[in-house]
Amino acid sequence: MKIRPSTGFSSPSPSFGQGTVVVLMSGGVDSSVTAWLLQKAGWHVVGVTMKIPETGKSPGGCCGRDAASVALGLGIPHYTAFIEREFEQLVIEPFVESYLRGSTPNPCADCNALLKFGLLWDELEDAFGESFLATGHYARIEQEGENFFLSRGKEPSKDQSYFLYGVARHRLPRLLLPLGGYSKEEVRALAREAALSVAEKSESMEICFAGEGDYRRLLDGRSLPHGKIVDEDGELLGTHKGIANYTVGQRKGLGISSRDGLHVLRIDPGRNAVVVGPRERTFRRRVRARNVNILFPVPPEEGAFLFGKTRSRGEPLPCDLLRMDENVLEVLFHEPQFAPTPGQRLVLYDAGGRVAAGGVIEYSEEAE
RNA sequence: UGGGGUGUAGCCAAGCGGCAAGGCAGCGGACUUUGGAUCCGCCAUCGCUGGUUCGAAUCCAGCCACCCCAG
Repeated sequence: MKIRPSTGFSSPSPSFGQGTVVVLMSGGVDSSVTAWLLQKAGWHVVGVTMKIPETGKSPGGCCGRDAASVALGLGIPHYTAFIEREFEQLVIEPFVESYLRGSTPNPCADCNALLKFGLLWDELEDAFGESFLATGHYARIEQEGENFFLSRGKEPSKDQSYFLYGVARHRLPRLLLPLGGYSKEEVRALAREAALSVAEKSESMEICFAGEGDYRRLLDGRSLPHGKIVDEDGELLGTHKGIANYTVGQRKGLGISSRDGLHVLRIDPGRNAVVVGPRERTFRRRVRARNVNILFPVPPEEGAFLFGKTRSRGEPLPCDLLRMDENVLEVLFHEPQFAPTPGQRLVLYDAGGRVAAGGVIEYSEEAE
């Protein structure tokens, strides 16, 4: 990984020094407003944009250019972090592997945990010394005594804490998320107030590295053997186009007509089969996750009443903690959850919306 | 080639003389810093050919196709 001043910017400073915050700028509205807000608050702001691999039709360099021009407008230094290789290894490869294994990856969560707030932050500190890091995520950092917490953004529908659960706890004191207290509308208004060139830019969505087409293109070249689509009794219902094209809970694209519609209940990589059934059969109460990251200074005890999410959308819902340690996170939801999906994340919150811990879902069952 | 039955969109399926329900699948849009979900919208002139009728998917005739029973 190399971090260099972006074209048109002066040579690197030897160190950032006190009062410096590095803002990860994507070139979008949110991170641009983030930089502006922090600058207004008196921080010495340095912009950094990650250069990720260009796949397919992804708009080459457009975002880096936007970010640089915003930085120029704000009069702040701007650097480009060339992380193509790291991104490939830490995000794209696991992404592909996950699909091939029959699970559903969450590249954004990986990118945050492993790259932005992992490798990149390490690298920044190596190069420029300890500094604060900020992003335009809709989530908040709360301080209570000497403890820091990651918590939900003010606007529930925009909250992105789900994607951030993987940040190492020791990073929280130096992480700044200034947008967490604003609504999307307010941020948009701030962008106009600041006369940012990207103020009217539309929301980005979909996988950043997949480009125009859908993610399946990234699996091109891999052999995706077709196989059977069966119901829970093993009855053959149809043919699938390779396990990697499906995800638990999926309804569209099965091509099978039935009385009420079918959803993927589970994917069986061993038999190269996709098991489908009616919607009500997708619900699960007990969910177990691995690769746990605990954010609370003291993990809640077994039996603790928490709120969990098994997917990015939707509100955290009541559950009881069955187990939480570095290896396993397991909960029992009060109400059955729609299709908890292996590979997606289980993120737990306390009643105050603070992230207690999270992990990668590996298994779920109806109840018990 | 005797008897009986069926024939409505890719699939299932309402309708029984008055301008073709619904579901599934599919397509399109909305939502969304992952996937999926969800929501909204679109999607047939009724096997064919004649006839009866102001008017037929609905009645009649012939033909075709498929299914069942019997040979």
